[in-house]
Amino acid sequence: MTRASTRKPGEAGGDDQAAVPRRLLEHATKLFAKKGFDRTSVQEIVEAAGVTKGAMYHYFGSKDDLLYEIYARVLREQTRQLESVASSSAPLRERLAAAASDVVVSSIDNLDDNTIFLQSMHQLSPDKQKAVRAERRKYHERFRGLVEEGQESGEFRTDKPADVVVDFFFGSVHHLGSWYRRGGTLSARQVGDHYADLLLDALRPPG
Amino acid sequence: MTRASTRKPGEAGGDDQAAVPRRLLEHATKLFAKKGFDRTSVQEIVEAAGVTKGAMYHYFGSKDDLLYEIYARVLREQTRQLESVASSSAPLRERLAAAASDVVVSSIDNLDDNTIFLQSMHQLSPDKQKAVRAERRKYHERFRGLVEEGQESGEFRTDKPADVVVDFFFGSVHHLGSWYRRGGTLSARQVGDHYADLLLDALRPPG
Amino acid sequence: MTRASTRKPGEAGGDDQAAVPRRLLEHATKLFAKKGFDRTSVQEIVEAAGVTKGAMYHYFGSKDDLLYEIYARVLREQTRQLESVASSSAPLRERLAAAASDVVVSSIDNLDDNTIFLQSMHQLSPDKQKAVRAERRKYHERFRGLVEEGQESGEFRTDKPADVVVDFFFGSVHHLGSWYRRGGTLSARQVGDHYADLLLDALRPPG
Amino acid sequence: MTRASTRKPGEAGGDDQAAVPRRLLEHATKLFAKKGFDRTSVQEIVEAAGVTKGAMYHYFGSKDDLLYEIYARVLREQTRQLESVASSSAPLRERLAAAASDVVVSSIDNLDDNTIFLQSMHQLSPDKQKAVRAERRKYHERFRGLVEEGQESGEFRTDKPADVVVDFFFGSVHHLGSWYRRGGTLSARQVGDHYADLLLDALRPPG
DNA sequence: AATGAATGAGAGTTCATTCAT
DNA sequence: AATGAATGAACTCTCATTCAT
Repeated sequence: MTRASTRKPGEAGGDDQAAVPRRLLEHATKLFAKKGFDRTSVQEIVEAAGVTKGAMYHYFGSKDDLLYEIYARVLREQTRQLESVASSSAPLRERLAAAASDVVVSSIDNLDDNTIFLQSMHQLSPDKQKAVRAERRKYHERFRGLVEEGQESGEFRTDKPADVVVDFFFGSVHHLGSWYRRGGTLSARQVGDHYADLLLDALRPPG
Repeated sequence: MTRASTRKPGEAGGDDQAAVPRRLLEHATKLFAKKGFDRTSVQEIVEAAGVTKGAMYHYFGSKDDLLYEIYARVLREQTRQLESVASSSAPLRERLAAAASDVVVSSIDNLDDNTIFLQSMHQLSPDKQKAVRAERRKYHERFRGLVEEGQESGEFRTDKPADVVVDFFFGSVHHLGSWYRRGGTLSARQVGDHYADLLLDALRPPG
Repeated sequence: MTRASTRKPGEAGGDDQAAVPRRLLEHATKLFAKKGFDRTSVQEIVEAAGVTKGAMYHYFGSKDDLLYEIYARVLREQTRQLESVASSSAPLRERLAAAASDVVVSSIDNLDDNTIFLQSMHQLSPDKQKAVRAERRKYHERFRGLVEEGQESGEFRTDKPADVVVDFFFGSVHHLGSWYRRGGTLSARQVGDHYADLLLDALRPPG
Repeated sequence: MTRASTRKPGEAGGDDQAAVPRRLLEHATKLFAKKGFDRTSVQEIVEAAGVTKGAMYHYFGSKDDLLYEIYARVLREQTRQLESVASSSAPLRERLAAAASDVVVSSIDNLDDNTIFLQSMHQLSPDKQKAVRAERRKYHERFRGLVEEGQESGEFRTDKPADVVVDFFFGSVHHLGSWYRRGGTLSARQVGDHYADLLLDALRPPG
């Protein structure tokens, strides 16, 4: 549906020489995060990116496509990261802590994407929403697998359903954008470690 | 065409005899939750409520106002509830557990309002956003007060800043709408108790 | 069509006790002059006058009526004034000079009415426009009579049609509102005398 | 539905092939003059011009802009004309007479623009009003310069402030639209010459 | 005499998208 | 690969007026 990937732009260029599709995605991300998807016009996006509407419609089938691409990119990256951490040979608690902390750090590093995720998903067309949800479910399931692993081994409490715990945790993660401010007292990693601790300690078998 | 005027406003009836402003708020809430604020037209709202546009603008200054009223109503109710629980004479842990469980239950009971809160606040006018944020901050502070009380008494861990814990928890609460489905295996109260347990156990002093 | 005159309010009262119709006309005049007829809503008028819409529609059949009443009042007064000056026993030149100077002074005294006249007449309904035009034509004709009297007696030049001269002069008068500012260097009477001089001197037989 | 795109824009044709912006201005001018700015809807304008609303907003930022463009065009032309006459080498009285007569003729030739000027300027946005006023002031000042030149040389009376004389005269000019009818007994040039005579004779030193 | 809720038509403007070039 | 004129539908909001009370 999108023709964005028919031409790999290479890594060349500072900013205005960057490939047009990439520039469009970048500026669209910023604008969607700042004003919301519906409040951002295609005109604003192409102006910010320094191209014309025609160019945009050459690369993307619709405004929707732009949003979808942003989602897809984030999901791909987070899934990749989780997979790499979860399948390492470290002890379970360390793997879960790393996964939790990492997703916090990457969410903070890409606060814009995070904000968009939160606010704009329901503005996608139903088809695309379904695709995104499916991808996200896979991510959640992988994460939940770690929790269940610990429950089976007896390291984690078993009186809380694993999926409740996972939803509990990802709610917190998705909301980082509504309170975390860069330049505050806490670094992304510090927040990540706090969140990981809270998760792991909440999972300790009850006293 | 509208049956609004056949009854004295202010006095509730079944549905279509209910006061016009109330009917408007009801239907606006449903629609905003389902389609998002921007995707819901005033036309749709007034049609659903069975009144004319003019009537709506007679009671509400703008579409924005409708959203704002929805927020204000929810905030008022939640603040009232928290205040009542937090100031009881029960032991701290019980008060915090009740507050946490209650906010989950009430969020589930009003999933629509919750969803709107999450998705549409940034679409309010700056003034109104400020007002809402101020009210919400007060709510958070009251809740945080409970956490700090426990940290001072030694019941709760002190290695996690109270506001991080509060944001952690309310992220989870705000996200209920994205996964909780009525008629599933868990009742609202069960989720509330799980969440309260997770919070309280995460607050136990570390091993 | 208007019911304004069915009850004579008497001269009693400062402002808020003044009769409702009079208060409405006063504030309508100010607002029409400031913002134009179309840009002034009935709501604004009644708010300024401190009454409700229902009250306004009780006294005036429509917004149009309000404007018409303003016109009628001005026209009546100006016609009265001209008649009184024109029919005096003074020499013709003095009578014309007085008429010219007086209409300038009264136009300046009621700059608002003047402005409205200029800008809003074409916004009246056709019927009322016709009525106003007829009244104004009568006024012009009386004034033109003075010019013709002088032309017949040989005091004034005859190479300029009297009606061209009259239109020439009243154009100037109607435009006072676009440049005259109270508190400037010239009093209303000074401007009136300048205008009268210019008119009379323009009428001198050519050298 | 529209035939606008069958021709290259910018190149004039008969009427419906003329460039879209020009067609819009033409029809807007007629309608504004006939019904007033506020009483003319964008819908009417685009229908008269045979284009769609979207097309209009492609070329003009707002309805206001349309009005502003009409003003700007008139002002530009009148300023150009005045400049050309005023700076010729003819004797002062001839230059002033020509300027006065010309502005009358051009006002009659463009009675619509003139009417609009008179009635609708105060409906422009404040910014644009300021721009128009500034331009008009320049025009008036140039004209006043001619009067002052004659006062200094002793050709004209000095007992009347030059700006009062100029405002007196332009009031008359702006009002042409309220009485002049094409096809009447007087040609535009005849009126122009009458007005110029009246102005110049009014300026003769008093007897 | 006066209220104010309600109407309903229409206002100006925005915008994603298309298409000839 | 890219332009930008043009579309057409939808949008929020305003307003003079009516009418039951």
